[in-house]
Amino acid sequence: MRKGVFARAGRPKSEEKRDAILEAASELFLAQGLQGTSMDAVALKAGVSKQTVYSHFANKEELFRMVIAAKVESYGFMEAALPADLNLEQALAAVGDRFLNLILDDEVAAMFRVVIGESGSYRKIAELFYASGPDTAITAVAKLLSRHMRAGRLKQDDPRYAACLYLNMLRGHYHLQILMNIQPDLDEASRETHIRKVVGQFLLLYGKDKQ
Amino acid sequence: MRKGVFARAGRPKSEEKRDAILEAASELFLAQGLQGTSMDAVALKAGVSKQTVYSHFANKEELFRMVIAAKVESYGFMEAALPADLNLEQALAAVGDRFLNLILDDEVAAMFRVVIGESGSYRKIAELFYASGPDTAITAVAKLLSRHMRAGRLKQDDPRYAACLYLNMLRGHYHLQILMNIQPDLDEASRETHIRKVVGQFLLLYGKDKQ
DNA sequence: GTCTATATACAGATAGAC
DNA sequence: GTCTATCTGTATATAGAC
Repeated sequence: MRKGVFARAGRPKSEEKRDAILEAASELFLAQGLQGTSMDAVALKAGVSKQTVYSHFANKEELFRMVIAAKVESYGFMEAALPADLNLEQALAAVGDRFLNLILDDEVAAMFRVVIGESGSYRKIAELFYASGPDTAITAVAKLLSRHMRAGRLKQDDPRYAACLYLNMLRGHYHLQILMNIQPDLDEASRETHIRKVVGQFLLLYGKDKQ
Repeated sequence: MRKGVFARAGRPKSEEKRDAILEAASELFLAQGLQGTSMDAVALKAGVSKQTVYSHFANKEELFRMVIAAKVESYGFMEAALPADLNLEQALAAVGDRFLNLILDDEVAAMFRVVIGESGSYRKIAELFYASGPDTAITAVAKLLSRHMRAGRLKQDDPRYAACLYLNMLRGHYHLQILMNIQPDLDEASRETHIRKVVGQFLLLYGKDKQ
């Protein structure tokens, strides 16, 4: 009320330190998990005292929640529009490329690992992650497919079902591998082959002008 | 050397207590994770003293490893032979049914969660799990497909690639949901519909006598 | 608002009696 | 072989000085 435009939820504390704490916590949580990371370690890495951490975040769980929320927001990959001049096949390939880039990224994989690992104890956080992450990807692809269905280039079907199918075909066993911290056996060359093949198979199932 | 046939790896301790410890540890690890479970809790639940736990297992990590190894062995689902009188389509449906039963089982899902969650720190255990679990499933399905390829009922292709494809189509987003402790939106009816649909789609991609 | 110092609890692992 | 009792480290969270 008094501090005006710069007041933020009644917390006029150092924004810099807050960011440093979030940054440090991100790295540690992603690398060592929630329970494997101590608040001491966060404070040390952030270059502040532990009490400062607690003055910005009520407890470890809230800090964890904030880290997850901030990270998942930064992964809004499917929100970036595709180039307008792509045909269906090219659009599918572009989506596939983005999708694989995302789920095979080391940091994103670490994120999945932590969220899955803690989902037994922190169901709400997992729900938030699923809704903001995987589910929005499905929605985005479904929207793309839906447009092409209406244009008559794809068979009519539940767009979300088709989107899930397409993304799962792309995922292959590579996603499970990286979730388990196993280097996926997918080099650059076979990656492109894989995408091309999946696009072809998907069009075989849903395409209309392919025979 | 002296104790004769009943001597087991030089450990003539109470087999009952050992089993009780493994059983208790299984439940606790699966429910609360490795780091979320204390050796005190294991001892308490097993009805023995903590020292007894340590006399059977060198440390927490070894206990964890034993639990994982014992559990994953008990999930050898694809080893059970299919009825011999099934045609290709029926065999695929049967495999699909088993596979979904397995990966959507609560205990198996908890297992995946723990292994994935700890895979950052215990890479070896995750590798063991992947090799004994998911990978054997792929191998089993690949063998089935390979047989039908040789018999000319399926198009020739890398059997493992095709097996992965089939299993991933089955998995849908349901597996990720249950990994994140989200109740999969898949009731009994839509489950069967899903399997039928996937079988149909797979045969459309790989079948030879379909049009 | 941020620090140092500390309260309190509990973890993994061990010692020693029986 | 199994127990009770304990050592030692470290965790979350807080108190109080500046």
